[in-house]
Amino acid sequence: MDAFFASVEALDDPTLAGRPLVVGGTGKRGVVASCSYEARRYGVRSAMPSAVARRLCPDAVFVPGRYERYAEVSRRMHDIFRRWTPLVEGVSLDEAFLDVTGALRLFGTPAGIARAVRDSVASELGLSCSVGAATVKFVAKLASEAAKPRWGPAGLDPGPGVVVVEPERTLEFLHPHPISALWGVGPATGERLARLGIRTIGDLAGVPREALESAVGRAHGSHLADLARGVDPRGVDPERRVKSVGHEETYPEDRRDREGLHVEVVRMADSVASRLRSAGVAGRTVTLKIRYGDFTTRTRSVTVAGDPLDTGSAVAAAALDLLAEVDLAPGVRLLGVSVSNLSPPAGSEPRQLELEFPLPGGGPAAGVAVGAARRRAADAALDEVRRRFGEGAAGPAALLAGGQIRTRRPGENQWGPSASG
DNA sequence: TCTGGGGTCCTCTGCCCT
DNA sequence: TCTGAGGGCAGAGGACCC
Repeated sequence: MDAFFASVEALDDPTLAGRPLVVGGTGKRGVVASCSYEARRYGVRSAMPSAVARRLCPDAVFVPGRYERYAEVSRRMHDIFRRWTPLVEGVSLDEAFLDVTGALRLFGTPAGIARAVRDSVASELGLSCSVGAATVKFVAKLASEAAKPRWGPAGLDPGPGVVVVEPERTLEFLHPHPISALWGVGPATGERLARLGIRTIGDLAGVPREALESAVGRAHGSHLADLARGVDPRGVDPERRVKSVGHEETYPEDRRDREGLHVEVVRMADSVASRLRSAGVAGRTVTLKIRYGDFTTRTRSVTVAGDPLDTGSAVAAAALDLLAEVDLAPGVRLLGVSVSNLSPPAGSEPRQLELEFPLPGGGPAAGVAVGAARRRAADAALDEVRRRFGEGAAGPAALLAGGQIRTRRPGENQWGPSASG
């Protein structure tokens, strides 16, 4: 999608159309999530600190972003894509790969399908998208970039909208691109390759695989060598499974209050556990992430034995143990809790039943089993109350403040702390 | 200029076990 | 009994993507 979040905002509020518009965190530690092409003209880019964007384009309209609304538009977009093929792999809210190999006999050429998809998105959603077609995913991605609008000397060039790279032209299309255009080449790898005199994908294709492997690591080097030759074995995967679920937040000011951070861990653990349950998974590894004021980042993780966790209290207990190990004195800029090592939750497959009541003289294990069963029942009830009465209707007692449960909706803090904190 | 939040994947290191 | 090699695994951190 072209400037997706900004385009959705302009769609919902037509007074924003044609103006420099920046969507993202509005607080002092916020970043730009998306911006209109009118804002890009001034040098505003995604991931740029909002403060910098404000300096570059003081006349821009800044809006905080509405994750749920973008997710809704994204779902409708995927519905449109599935009219051509069931093989749709969502990369993010605004990007997807479609494998139309099986649709060619029914719907015509790749270029024809690309134009039809683009027209449907425009007429049904009122949004503009760019489509790239190629025989491998990352070349299609580069082709879609080439199809996008951009600013030129004569003003905003709408771009071709659709770019098709024929198989025999793949290398000819690929090789002039800078290496930074490749998946997996960021600033660090780009710098290492530049030291070897490699600046374009064509340069990369001329380097022996072994030399690349020694420069950037075996797996990474071998992968880049393949990409530079137009080889990418990854197909379109419509059923990518999530491997971890996490929640992290940056605070407007660095924090050192252990009790306050304790409450934050409980809140994040509750949110993560709730998302695990709605995804129908549970996890055995809990990771606590701390970023200090100087941007150094520490992670601490623990893998629990036994049943995977999907209750807020169990995730919080593990994360709080980890919090107790870390030094808070330098000031905490960001705190995060995540759960990985995912599998189906306990009880979804045949297993030994848990004890539902303490045995006379039962040891600690009996108590743990009873506690786990009760926690699971309590969290199921919590999910139901929230489903019926809203996110703030119920939650752990630790989150109660002023008679209200402190919760955040998914994506509420997506692009940094809000201006109000 | 001063750096978000959701993730994935890879490498390195240390520990345990054989 | 001691020691080293090597595999498996967990934990930590870095790089990268959108």
